[in-house]
Amino acid sequence: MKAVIPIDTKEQILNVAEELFAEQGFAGTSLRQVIKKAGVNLSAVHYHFGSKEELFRAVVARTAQPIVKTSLEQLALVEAREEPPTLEAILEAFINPSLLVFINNGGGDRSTNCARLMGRCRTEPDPIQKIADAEFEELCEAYLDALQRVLPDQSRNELNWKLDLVVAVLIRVLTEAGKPDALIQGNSPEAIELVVSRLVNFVAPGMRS
Amino acid sequence: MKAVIPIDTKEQILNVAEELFAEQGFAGTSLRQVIKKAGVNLSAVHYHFGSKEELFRAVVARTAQPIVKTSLEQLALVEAREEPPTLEAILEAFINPSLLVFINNGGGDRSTNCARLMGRCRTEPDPIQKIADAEFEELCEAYLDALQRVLPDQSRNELNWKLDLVVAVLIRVLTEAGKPDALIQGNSPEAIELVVSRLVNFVAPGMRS
DNA sequence: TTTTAATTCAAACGAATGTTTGAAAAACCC
DNA sequence: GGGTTTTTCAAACATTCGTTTGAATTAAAA
Repeated sequence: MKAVIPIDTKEQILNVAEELFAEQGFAGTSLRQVIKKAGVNLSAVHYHFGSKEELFRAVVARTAQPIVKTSLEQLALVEAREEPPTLEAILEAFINPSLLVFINNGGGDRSTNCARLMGRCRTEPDPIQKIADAEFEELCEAYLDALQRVLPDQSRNELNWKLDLVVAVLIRVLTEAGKPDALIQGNSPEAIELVVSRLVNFVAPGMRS
Repeated sequence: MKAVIPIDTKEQILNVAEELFAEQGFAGTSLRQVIKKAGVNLSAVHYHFGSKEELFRAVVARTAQPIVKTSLEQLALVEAREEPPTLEAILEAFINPSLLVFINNGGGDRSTNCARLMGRCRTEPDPIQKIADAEFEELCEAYLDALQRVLPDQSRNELNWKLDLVVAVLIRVLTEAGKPDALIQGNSPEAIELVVSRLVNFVAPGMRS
């Protein structure tokens, strides 16, 4: 007898939707593509999520929330260790969780899909962009506060655009993972630790300038 | 008698398509939206461009080519002035043309649309992404060559991902122009010069690290 | 076991989509 | 002016889309 691990319908839809929204975007992905790949019925989407947009919202939330949670935890750790922490420590706490997602997904497609999804959200008009912004608002505020304590001579405004650029860099690095010439070439903890280090070294001097 | 400046159909389509592709993406923009806004007939798109994808290709090309041209010219100037040029000079030559597009468009919507379009191309699956990559290939090769002469201790691979991140940063800055907290707040030559300077200062140390 | 609630099913709806088609109009050339 | 080429027009096509609907099935509760 073949042991089948039942995955519930809702989870199946989310998994496939995440993949396709990352690959093709919101407008470029049809619900029929999603349900076909997930092997479920079209009406299940509306039953469980209500609409395509709500499905997207759910996918973004489940992508963002683990990253936000871990990033806030790591910031708290860093601040508990020394107050004020170094700029490098803060940046590392910011960058690490996304890279952890990468490791936890074995460097497979899901790893880059999270980044691709976030990258896409940042190019969409509202309401899509606002969906993603809302998920990360708390995280950004916390890190801006921390940065302001470390770099008190810089305005909030300046720290804001710089942090935004760090996000752009991070998303790009993750999206390009595994491609020829990319910074990320492997997914062992050692390789990722090196990536984090190099990224911090890339952006820290700019943050200080 | 009202003086009407005739703009030809093809140009009208390209103008509107650029705007809508930037705002909504390839998949999210329908030809009917484009022709409605351009005030032309639907078949004109197929007559002049052959297909939606070819229209997109034409829009990307006309966005990219002035930037590529100016960037190559500025690199040549910088290299004529001193050999090897400074890293800062190279980065400035890279960043300036995009900012010039901003000034030339009066900081209006078209200014951010070019950046948004490029940003979107970078999140699309092929063949869209390849369309844009092809346009910038010559430019990237030229700048990588120049960077390699200035930073000979870094591998081509490393310079490649770093330049790619500079592009990500540049696109993001232009896309966010005019928003609260954004780096770009005005479009006078002086304001833009300051932006270029600050951007160079943001990325140059990271390039060297 | 029966009733109620939750979930899935498949068909249908109205709208939208890119492409094609042949005709009409406009532009060009001799 | 007439013939040819280019451009525009509007209708049509086949397909796809997100959403809705009522029925059937499954699961949970009494």
